[in-house]
Amino acid sequence: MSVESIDPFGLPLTMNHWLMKSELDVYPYSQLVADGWTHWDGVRNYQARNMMRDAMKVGDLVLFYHSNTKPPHVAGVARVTREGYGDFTSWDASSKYFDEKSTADNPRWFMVDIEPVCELTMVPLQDMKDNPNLEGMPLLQRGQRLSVQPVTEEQFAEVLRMAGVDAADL
DNA sequence: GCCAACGTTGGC
DNA sequence: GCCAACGTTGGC
Repeated sequence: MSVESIDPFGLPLTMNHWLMKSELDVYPYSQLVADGWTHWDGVRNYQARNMMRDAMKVGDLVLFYHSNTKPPHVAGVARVTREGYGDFTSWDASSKYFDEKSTADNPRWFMVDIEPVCELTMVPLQDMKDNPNLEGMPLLQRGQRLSVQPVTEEQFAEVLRMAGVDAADL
């Protein structure tokens, strides 16, 4: 989930890896590529919010997962380009994500910005379940529904390996 | 379409 | 603070 590395100035950096779910027919990876970047609005779950607000950092890498499709699968890699900030759809009365308790001054909900890094050959959910190297990955836990999840660096690299990509080449 | 697994809501 | 009812997620 978190690996220490050293930046060119000798300071310790923390690099995190994540998985974000998107329904294929709502916002596919190809749309992220077409848009160039997007804000990840509409998350209304406190655990997911806390990760976006507190833990996701610029440069963090994200597995982009397509849910509600057959088969469900990881479709690409994205990168965080802006850290947690108030989700403006939460104080937009015309938005379906409107929450009267959230304001620009005191947001209840947060989002991050992401950009595409590389599309992957589809990595199906079942293949990940069948891979013993991914044991313990949150996505594979029974009943796990969080739309934003942490992933260890090892799990991240393994999923890329399954798609024929070396994480070190990103 | 089914249903398990949760999270949220609201009465008490 | 408990817990039943309800809504949502998301694989199957």
